[in-house]
Amino acid sequence: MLDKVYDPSLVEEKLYKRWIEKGYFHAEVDKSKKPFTIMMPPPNITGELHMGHALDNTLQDILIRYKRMQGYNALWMPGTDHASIATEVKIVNRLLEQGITKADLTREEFLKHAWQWKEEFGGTITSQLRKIGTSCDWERERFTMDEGLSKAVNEVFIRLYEKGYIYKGARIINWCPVCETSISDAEVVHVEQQGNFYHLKYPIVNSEEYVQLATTRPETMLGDTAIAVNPNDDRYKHLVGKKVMLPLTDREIPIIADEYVDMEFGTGVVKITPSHDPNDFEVGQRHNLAQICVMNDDGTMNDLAGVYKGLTKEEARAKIIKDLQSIGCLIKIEPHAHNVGTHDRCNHVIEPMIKEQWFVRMEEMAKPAIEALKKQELNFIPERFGNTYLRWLENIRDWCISRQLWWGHRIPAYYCSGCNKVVVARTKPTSCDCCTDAEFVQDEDSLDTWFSSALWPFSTLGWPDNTEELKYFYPTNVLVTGYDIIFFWVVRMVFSGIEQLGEIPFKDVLIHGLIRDSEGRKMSKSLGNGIDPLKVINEYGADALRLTLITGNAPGNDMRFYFERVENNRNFSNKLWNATRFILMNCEGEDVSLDKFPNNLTAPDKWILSKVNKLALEVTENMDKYELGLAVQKVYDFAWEEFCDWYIEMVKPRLYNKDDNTRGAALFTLKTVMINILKLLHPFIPFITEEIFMGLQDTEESIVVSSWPNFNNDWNFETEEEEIELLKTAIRQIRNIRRDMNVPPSRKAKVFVVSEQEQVRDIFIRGTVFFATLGFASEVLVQKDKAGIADDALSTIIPNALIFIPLTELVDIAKERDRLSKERDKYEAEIKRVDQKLANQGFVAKAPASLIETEKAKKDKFVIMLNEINERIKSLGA
RNA sequence: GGUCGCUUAGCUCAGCUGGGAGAGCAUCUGCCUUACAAGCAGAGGGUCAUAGGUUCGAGCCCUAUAGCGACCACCA
Repeated sequence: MLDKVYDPSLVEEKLYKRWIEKGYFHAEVDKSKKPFTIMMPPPNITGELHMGHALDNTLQDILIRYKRMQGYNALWMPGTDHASIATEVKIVNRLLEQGITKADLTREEFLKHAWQWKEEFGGTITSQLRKIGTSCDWERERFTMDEGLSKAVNEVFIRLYEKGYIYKGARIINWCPVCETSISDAEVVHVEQQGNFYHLKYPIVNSEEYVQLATTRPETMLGDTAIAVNPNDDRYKHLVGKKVMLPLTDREIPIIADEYVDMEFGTGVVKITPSHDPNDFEVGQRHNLAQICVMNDDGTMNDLAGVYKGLTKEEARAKIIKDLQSIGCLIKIEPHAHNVGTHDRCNHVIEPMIKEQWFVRMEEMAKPAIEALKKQELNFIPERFGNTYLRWLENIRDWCISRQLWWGHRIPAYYCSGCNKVVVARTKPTSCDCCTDAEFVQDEDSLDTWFSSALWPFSTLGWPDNTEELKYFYPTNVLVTGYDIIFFWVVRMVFSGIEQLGEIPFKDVLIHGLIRDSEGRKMSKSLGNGIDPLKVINEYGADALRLTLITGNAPGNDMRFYFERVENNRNFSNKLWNATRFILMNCEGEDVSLDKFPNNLTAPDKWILSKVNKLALEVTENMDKYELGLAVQKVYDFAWEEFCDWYIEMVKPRLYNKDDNTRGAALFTLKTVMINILKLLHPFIPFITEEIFMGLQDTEESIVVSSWPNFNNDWNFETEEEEIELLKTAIRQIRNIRRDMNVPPSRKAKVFVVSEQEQVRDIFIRGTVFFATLGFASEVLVQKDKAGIADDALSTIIPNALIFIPLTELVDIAKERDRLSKERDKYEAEIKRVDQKLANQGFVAKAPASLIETEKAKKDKFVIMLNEINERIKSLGA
């Protein structure tokens, strides 16, 4: 006998272990089956499972389990990402705790520590992923720095280089002075900061005049190599070509004219610092300006900063302002809120710097990626994220891929020690064309971590080798990820897939939002408001967590996390558990064969079978449109309301009567419907469904590999559906009357059903038994007229029938009249509404015929019902 | 500055191609009915942000406005 309460902690681990042992999640190339493939976004090896992972992987698990049940050869490829910068920072910190600085180590020594770190912590996140039930193929788990994947990285680098798409050049890039590496534009996060506007004046050479300008970063003035005005600005036309003396220095710099300057903004004069500002860099390019870098890599001032050398940028700023003031070049300081670029990993302010870096030329590769979306070979769900994708690609800039880090894929470029020639090659060249005795030295930089993840959909399948896996599983079917990494990852996978394999890596991209706390705030470490999914699983079970994450929220929108909802979803598992207990209790000692379709099914059996059949159809449609939340909501409602609250209650009398010859049919139906419910729910809540499934039947070895319910033409029972719905209405009405009149449940009463239609009477005769348990009836009398029914019996009207409950001693005539009046008002309002509709010429002329028919039928029904009600009211007297 | 989203019951949110407004929680009432009190039976509560428009018909489509939010850009 099962316990009264379902305890997920007793079954989840056991079931997951069994699934793995059975190899259900492993996929091999099998040309007799259609593949369905999902690539898991590889979590960082530094990661701990958070709600974002939980959501992302639950969605994927739902899709892959669904397709597996539909008979696809389902591959869900898992793995982890080396996350170069995030990991390197962690390793450096750990070394510091041991008193070792990175500078103390050689690259090789450092990497030894790094791999050791990976061995220790790299498996944390993947073991946590198992806890939520992820049915991915762990036998195929990959890591972005595996040998094969590294080979793919080198291959792509070399191909792009040979095609001229990768180049090295001195450009202005985003420099993180704390991490001491370049980062890409995508890694810069702009945050608003309260700063100052420093209004300065620069004296014009050989003149008494000054120009006024403003800056937010006065320390960069030491690197100014021009000042600029707009060529159309009449105020300054006469100055163009002249020079100003750069204060605090002995340098004269030119006044130039450039369209970049906005005449309306400030004084219309801009200082140009090509080395420390991206816009100024471009102006500098156009005007051949010198580039003077005044900062070291760690953000302190360098030799070219003169007396400010060695100061931090904040110290330098303070001193420069003071010095400018003392020579009369500071006009005023104005508070000014502006956006500052920060590094998304360490949150420190980034410095634009000119550095030799490797770049990927994006213009050509962006084109087919744009086309793929426009031709709908690539689809975003929800669609609106396609715009985000497009806009990014249409404004794409070259991608800075080199990082001054050690942990990652080292750039396969080698320099000749003799002539400094660059060779990009698969292996280190042994000799140089022109230099004898020269050695080749590999580039010190490593690659942006996203360079390797961009190849994930095919590098994991063995590319660049033309493996069977690659041919079979690529392109994959759907990618699931959050909207926050469309730029980082989705875009880059698409153009990489097209460039290297000529085919997009996936057809659909399912985008989800963020999980926020109950107050709508982002979950973050600094706020300490993060909710640990593992704790939720421990307390409520993985199924409850999964259900919470995918319901009550529109695709692509953020959602708030409420424990009330988790609790409710846990209760749902318990509901299924207890329904199963009920079924098993009644099956004891019975041989209930699910293969044999009984020939003595009753109306409720056919009704519920018909309903579950239609449910399967609808749910499948929702699943195919990625409407996962809607899909599971439907099954949830069906299981709880129709199956548990109605069907199970209806079959009880038959089950409790061992002599009932339809008892077997009831048990068959109970089991059959329950199994279908379980199958429809399995992708969403895999654990409880498997646990129950295994207890309910012994023909299939696991629900994981059972078949998804299809629509079954033999289970279409329209007549019985109508019949049961009528009975339900009657029972509900009886309950309502009793409640309105405060009749205690213990007080049973006779129920009269009056209908002139024989067909309707038959329905109620067949349904008599339900009124005893569900409608508190002591006796049910179905008759053609009102003979023998007390005038003051409580009454209600349902389509084609009247229901009377003679409870004379409890009846308060005034109250009853009042209650009936309310019913009357309701029908009158309904009739009025339909009349208005039908009186509308436009409606009658243009609405679909079927709709008009239903409206007319409704009206006829209401009119009859209204008459009956009026008659009742009249019979109660004035 | 640009793009996009949101505004529906007290709270948090669903509402799939336009055809009589839903859920969970909360509130109230009555039930320990032999599957389940993590339960059962019921009730109250909404001019679907505002103003126009299209349509026979709008929560849903179009336009404008307001408030909130996200992302992109970054005029020094």
